[in-house]
Amino acid sequence: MTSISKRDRILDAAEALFAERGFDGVTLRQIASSAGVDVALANYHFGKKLELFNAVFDRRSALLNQSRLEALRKVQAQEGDKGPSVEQIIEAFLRPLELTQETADPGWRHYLALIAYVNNSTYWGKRMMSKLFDDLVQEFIQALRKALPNASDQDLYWCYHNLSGALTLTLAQTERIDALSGGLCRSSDFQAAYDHMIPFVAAGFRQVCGAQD
Amino acid sequence: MTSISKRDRILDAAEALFAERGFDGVTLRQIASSAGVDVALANYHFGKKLELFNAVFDRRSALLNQSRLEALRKVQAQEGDKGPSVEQIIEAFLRPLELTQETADPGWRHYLALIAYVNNSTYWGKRMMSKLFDDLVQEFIQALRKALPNASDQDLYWCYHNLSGALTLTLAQTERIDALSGGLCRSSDFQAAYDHMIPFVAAGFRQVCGAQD
DNA sequence: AATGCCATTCAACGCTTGTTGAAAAATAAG
DNA sequence: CTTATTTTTCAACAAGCGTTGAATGGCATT
Repeated sequence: MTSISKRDRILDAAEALFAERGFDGVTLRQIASSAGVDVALANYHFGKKLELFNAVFDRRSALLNQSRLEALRKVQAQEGDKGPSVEQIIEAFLRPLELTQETADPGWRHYLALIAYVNNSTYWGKRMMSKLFDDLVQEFIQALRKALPNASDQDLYWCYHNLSGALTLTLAQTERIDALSGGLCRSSDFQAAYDHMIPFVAAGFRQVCGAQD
Repeated sequence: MTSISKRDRILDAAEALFAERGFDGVTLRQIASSAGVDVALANYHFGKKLELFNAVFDRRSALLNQSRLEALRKVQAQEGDKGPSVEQIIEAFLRPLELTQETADPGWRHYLALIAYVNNSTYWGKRMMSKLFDDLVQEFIQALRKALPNASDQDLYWCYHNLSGALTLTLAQTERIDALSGGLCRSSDFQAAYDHMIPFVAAGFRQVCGAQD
């Protein structure tokens, strides 16, 4: 049957609910109820509500950063001195996020939506995004700088901003594209999203950051 | 002195606070306090908290849609039968959002951040975005379809999704790019954002939706 | 001066919230 | 089996929530 600990069930429930309704849109009683435990148990394991939120956010971040960094290192090793292409770098940035949804566990899907929630919020973004993802992002930007030697740093950062925005809306899985396209496209189809996003973003980088080699 | 009505002060305060903390992150007492009025006055003018939220969201939507549609109609009239280019269409989609921040009134800036909040949330997006913005978006997509005659509808919608994501993160003004770039780029600089976003997105559309004419 | 009407405040309601300390149950150690 | 230790529940708290009805104020029209 269900062999996962109550502690983990709280994390799972909180993850799903925070992702859907945000920090303030969810009560500890809703989380406890969804996890099938008493409301006081969340406090026993995690302390205050904010600490539970942080625990949810931290749980999967190391694993995610690691798999993205590995993907980057792999193409870097492949391409040697000349370094990977823009497409390869963006592919390494995005594809690891896709793998996380091939499993039956919906946890990763909820977690990615939570990242979108945090990243799109000034209030939460400042508290959580930089601490956990800045190093990784700078690593990718450094790789892009090498692949686009004519780019100014300003252009590079604005282009990354566009990439980050497109990615964030994808992770949010708002189903807006499902409605707009009349069902032709589906928010849940990360593979289709990245299949389109990678050439789209790569062309954008090249256009703005002018690569003539 | 301050000649704006208390009713409008409530809308302004709610707009700023909802944009920063979301619907559930703000109390009516905070809104009333920020507006300098009694908490019961919000209820008198707008009814329930949710109706106040809707009132805030509706207030500027017609004006915004109108100015974007006018911008599209203008380039359409200019270009006649052959229709406007991808760049012109995207320009018409984005630039009206920039004008709204040239005024000293911070209201529009808060409103755009609120749109970003709603658009990035499944819960609120379904309730509010479609109703107010779908017609306009379909109009722009139709124009893009004409400018990119070889594009499949799927490709077109996914490209629009990327555009919408980049725009949404810009509207959110999270100041993440400020931190990442070490102050080189600023979230508040919509003009720089669109100067980079327009060629970026246009190149993406052309790459994915293959224009060979 | 009196009247009616809208705008605004006051005071309070019932309810839910996050949090806590003590009791109880389950598990591990001796 | 007994004793510690950890996990879980129970019961309750003070605080803050959205909302409401009645009272007050200001401002026209009569």
